[in-house]
Amino acid sequence: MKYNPKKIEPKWQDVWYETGVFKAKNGSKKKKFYVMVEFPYPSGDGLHVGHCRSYTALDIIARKRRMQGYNVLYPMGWDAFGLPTENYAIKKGVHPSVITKKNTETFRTQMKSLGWSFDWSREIDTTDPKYYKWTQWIFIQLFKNGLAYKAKININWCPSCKIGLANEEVVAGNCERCGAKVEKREKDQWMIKITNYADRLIRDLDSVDYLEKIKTQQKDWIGESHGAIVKFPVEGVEEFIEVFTTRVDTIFSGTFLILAPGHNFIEKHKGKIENIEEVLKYREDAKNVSDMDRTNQDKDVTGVQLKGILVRNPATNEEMPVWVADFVLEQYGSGAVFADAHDKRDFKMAKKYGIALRTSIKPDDELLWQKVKNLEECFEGDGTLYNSAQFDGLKSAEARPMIITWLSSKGLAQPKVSYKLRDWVFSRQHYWGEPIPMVFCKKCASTGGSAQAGWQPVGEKDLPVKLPNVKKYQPTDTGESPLSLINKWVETKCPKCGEDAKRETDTMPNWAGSNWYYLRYIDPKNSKKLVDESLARYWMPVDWYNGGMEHTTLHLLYSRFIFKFLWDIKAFPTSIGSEPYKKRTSHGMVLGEGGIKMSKSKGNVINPDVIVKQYGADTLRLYEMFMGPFEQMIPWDTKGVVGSRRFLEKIWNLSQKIYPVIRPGTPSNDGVELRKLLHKTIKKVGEDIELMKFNTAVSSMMEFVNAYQASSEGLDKKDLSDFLKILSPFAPHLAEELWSNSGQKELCCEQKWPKYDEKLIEEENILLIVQINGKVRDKIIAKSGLTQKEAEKLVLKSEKIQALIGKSEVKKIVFVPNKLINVVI
RNA sequence: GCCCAAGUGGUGGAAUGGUAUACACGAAGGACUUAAAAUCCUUUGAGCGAAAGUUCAUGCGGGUUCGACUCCCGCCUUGGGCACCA
Repeated sequence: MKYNPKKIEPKWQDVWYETGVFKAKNGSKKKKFYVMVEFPYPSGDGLHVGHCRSYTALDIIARKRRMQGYNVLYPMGWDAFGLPTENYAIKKGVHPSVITKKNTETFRTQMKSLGWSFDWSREIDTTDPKYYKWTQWIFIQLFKNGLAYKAKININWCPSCKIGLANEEVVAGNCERCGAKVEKREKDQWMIKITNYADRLIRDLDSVDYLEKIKTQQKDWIGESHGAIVKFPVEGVEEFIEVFTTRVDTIFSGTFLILAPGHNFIEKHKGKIENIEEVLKYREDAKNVSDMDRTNQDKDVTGVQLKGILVRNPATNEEMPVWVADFVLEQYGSGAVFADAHDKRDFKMAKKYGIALRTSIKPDDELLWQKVKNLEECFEGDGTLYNSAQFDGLKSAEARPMIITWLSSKGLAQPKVSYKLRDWVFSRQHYWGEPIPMVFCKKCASTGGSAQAGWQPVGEKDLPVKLPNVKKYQPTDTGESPLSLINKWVETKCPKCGEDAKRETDTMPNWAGSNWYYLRYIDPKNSKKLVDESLARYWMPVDWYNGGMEHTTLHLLYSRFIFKFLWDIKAFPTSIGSEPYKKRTSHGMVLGEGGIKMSKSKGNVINPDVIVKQYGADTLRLYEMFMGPFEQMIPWDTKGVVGSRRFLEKIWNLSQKIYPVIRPGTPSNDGVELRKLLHKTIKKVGEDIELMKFNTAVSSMMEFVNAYQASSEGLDKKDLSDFLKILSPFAPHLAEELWSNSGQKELCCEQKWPKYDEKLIEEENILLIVQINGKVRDKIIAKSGLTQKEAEKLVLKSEKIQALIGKSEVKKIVFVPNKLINVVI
């Protein structure tokens, strides 16, 4: 019989999914293991070969853990709210939920055809009202705890998509989705105070097992810096301008002050600024320049002086002029900086506009200092203070805390930690998202007094606030959500006072649903609670979470934040800790042939269905594991796929070559060697899976099969079944078929992971490498464990080596046990 | 500009201080076949050599070491991230 994956693969998939072997069991006495992959956005394009890579990798881990006796939860679901579906709906006039249903069906069928061991009974869908009820519930908790607030702010506005974008969604000043140039626009937006958690989001990284580069990226994104707020008194007014600085050691060289164009000092003191028209014009121009362009180093520095305004340097008590410049950002620090010769932008600006400059830091390099002193070059590093009164002679690092203490004793400074991270814009003016469950009541607003007054959360018993049906899905021209056009839905009663009120018509961003989905898999059908306490206690945290590097600063950070918030409000037992993921790894992208990104426009997209149809799911799984290191980007190579298929066929054909009984008597040398190799392979495959070195795990199995093929003997039944067990996470269908063919009644995927025999792995003989001056000159077979003396004897006896040494003097002999001997002459 | 990865045959890659090029693809030759496909066998980093051998080669230049793809210093290139964060 020929290997025919088309026949055997669907057969075993039916067996697995019908018998429910992959179902995670609640209330089990076994140790749990929760493995998770990022759930996909079910796009109309179907499954990508990139999904296949990471889903197979974690499937291998899930399958291995089951075989190791764990109660494994490996779930799957759909992150189905989002713009592509909405855009398709706009174009074709089909309801997004219809498209979503169709797409998820395609995805599910494709996924089942790959034999991934997901527990399909726990499937979730973020667009299901039963699911988003709880996404809305979380929003209400954020609101009640003061972490959700409405604010009129300058937001990033995409004129093409007609939505506000989070800072994180703006790529190089353009909209992440459509590429249009992002503008600034003032809008009332729901904001989430993720910044309250900045410190914990950094600190708690120490307690989790994430790849180092993931930790680094998150830390950089949050961008913690330690410094001080320094107060600059304004002449003629009882007021200060506050400046955040990390370089308080340079305070004595501060000769002018720069404000961000949007700094509220300007608005407040309009009357005092002599050239206010010019300043306001500058502010208007700055509004439509992206932060990235504003802070671009190659760009020419621009600025305008606030004529009529002077401040005093709190250290030197000298007068300083005040300027505005767009490279100073409103949102960072206090939106103001003091300027001196120790910052390149300040330096450039002072030279351009003829503002006085002074230096106060001496670099160690004498030559450089000459230039710095003469204001020919800007020095930004740490050095030794001069021109700094009582602090002269101190190093920058020791001076900083002393200067802060000195200034704060005068009430002019205080230490401060600042973050790059900004609050999260949570409103979207779109249809296909979770409605924000808030109601605005005029009556409550008039009596409330506070800025948030009038906003009332929908009562929890009235959740979910379901998306109403609309005829048109596109956002309105005014930028409001299409929901705003449905008067019947918008008009409601205030949950607090019962008067006429209006619903919030904005929806949530697509990360809202993925913030907490790991909790829902645990208890997907609970209509009373977010998650059952005892189930959460058993299953959380996620033991191993894999996803793309591109989600490190978005989804991964947001979901850690939301979990910490839920922990704080005790939405689940706090004993499970405040980090949702114990371990986080990431996969490399699968590129198109030739190393370019796969895309429809380039026509280089590989459809996994085609590969499954032509070669089989096991071949696709195996190939994607074999193609290269898991965390590395890798180009697809269709020609390479046949290698994996050939390997599986070899196994199929060789499985006929079994000894029906345990080898009688002493097996031949050949047989012993083969068994030794098998045990080495068991060891290697097991270890490589843990390290995600799937490529070398596959190649070691290939080596074993090659040796098996070359051997004159067969394997006995025990050895064959051990091999099938280690193969089964990679090629589960083939393993299952051969397992059953060999007369086994149970399923291969339910077997115990095999143990290797230490004794069989120990070598009796080793290959001793003989070097002279570090160059390989000979290889001798020797007894394992031989001593240096024995080795020396052996080597010096060798004619070949003797000839090479000749009359030279042996200076030294380096010996590495069981490996190498190096004669230095 | 800053930060982080990576650079090895024709190609994907292996080796993390000790035999550089495992495994796989591709290519060439052969066996089987009327023929082709499939399969199997052999060869396959480059140079010199009839062979035994031997020299060179892991982006480039130095260094440490008995010994370096691996560690250190300086550069180049590619990919990713960030945007002068005061």
